[in-house]
Amino acid sequence: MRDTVMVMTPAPAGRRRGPSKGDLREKAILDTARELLARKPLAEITIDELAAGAEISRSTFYFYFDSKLAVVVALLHGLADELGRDAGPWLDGTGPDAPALRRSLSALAAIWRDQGRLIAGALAAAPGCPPIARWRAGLREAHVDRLAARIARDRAAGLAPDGPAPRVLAELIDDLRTAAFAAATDPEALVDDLVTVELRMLYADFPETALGRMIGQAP
Amino acid sequence: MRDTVMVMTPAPAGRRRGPSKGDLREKAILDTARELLARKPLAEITIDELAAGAEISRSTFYFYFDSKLAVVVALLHGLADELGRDAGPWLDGTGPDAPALRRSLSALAAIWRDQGRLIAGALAAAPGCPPIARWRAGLREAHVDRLAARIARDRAAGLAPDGPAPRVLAELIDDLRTAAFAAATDPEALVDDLVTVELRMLYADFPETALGRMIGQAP
DNA sequence: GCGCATAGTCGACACACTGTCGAGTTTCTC
DNA sequence: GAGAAACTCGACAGTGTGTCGACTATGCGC
Repeated sequence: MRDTVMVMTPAPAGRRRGPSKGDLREKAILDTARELLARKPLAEITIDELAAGAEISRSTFYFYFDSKLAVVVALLHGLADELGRDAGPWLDGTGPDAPALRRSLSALAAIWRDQGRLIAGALAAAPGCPPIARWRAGLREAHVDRLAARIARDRAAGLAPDGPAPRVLAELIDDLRTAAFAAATDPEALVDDLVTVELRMLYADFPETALGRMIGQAP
Repeated sequence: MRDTVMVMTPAPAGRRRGPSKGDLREKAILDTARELLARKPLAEITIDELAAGAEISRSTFYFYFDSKLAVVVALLHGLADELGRDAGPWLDGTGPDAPALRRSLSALAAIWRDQGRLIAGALAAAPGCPPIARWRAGLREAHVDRLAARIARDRAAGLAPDGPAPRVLAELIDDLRTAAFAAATDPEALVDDLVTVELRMLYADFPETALGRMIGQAP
């Protein structure tokens, strides 16, 4: 695969050199992939199509990328930042701050709306494609870490009730988001309900005693 | 594909006829599939292996099944009943009946423990394989329908607070279960936490007023 | 201008897996 | 034991993948 790392071009002092023919081709492949992903799932996209879209032969495709999944990985790289953005205020905050959570989820929903196929395709390919699995794991861990820390903080401050270990609860919330957005036709329509549900999961005041009494009952 | 429907054999009055050679072969293929799925994901299993496991040639495989996915569908059929079993008392019950919910989730977790690869493979193949998609949709809908009805019932009886539309909430819970079990290494270790979380999602006593006050605050 | 390295391009090939066909063999049934 | 149905297989065609070696284009030092 062609080096994706942008090697510092010698920069001949004077004129700025435009992108090389190869850079253009690479971009064309990426654009084609994005465009195709908007229309059909990753599994149905073939290297032939990618090559055709970039107006090169199939074998030339391999000059730029190792495989179809390598293209996905490249596409994914640009997405990692986006996915984390706007989550800061919520994750670094304290207590049931619904507006912050809502903003965080809205941003996430917008990304799912625009790039759902890409993400879904990536998730489906993850088992069996280590780079994608790593990408997913890294993203998930980053979110879970911060959310778990937030939960621990809230509990220590008496703002949130006890319950599942912070990490486990954070994982459940992360899973819920992914599954819900992946299944939704209109991710953005889900935001408000997701806010409610996540707040319940985190802050539900479900008295131990009452719960204990209820558990005692037979159905 | 060989007729899977058990045609009533003419039953020659006298002796009971044992399974035909073909029945045995079919079972051998199914068994091989189950066995391979315990070791690696569906995508890595090839028809050659399935055929070899059943000690037939690859082309003979096609006498029994249309494709690898057809085998999965057959395997899935046996699973549908299991997946619904033990959920009755919870789904038909009323109020935060934790023990019933726990039993329902325990049974589900056991299935995921034993057949996780099969289910995960099926879910991954669902987009792009209508029969599997239908299977999944049917199962999901059955669960969502009953759970949504339960939610509506509880709300009408004043046992559960308002919140997302019953159907949406039910979908979120279904999504959460699937995602959580799919991601877990040990599904059964998750049961207790899932009970807590689902009860919170359904019955969280998160006072409107208190929530309202909190929403008012800036982070 | 020439020579040469590097970038870019492609057709042809080898391979893996899928699914079909027709011809063969076995097994039931009358 | 004849004929139908069940079963089996090798050979083939199709599709998608990835590699190779030869060929052309481009930039650069001289």
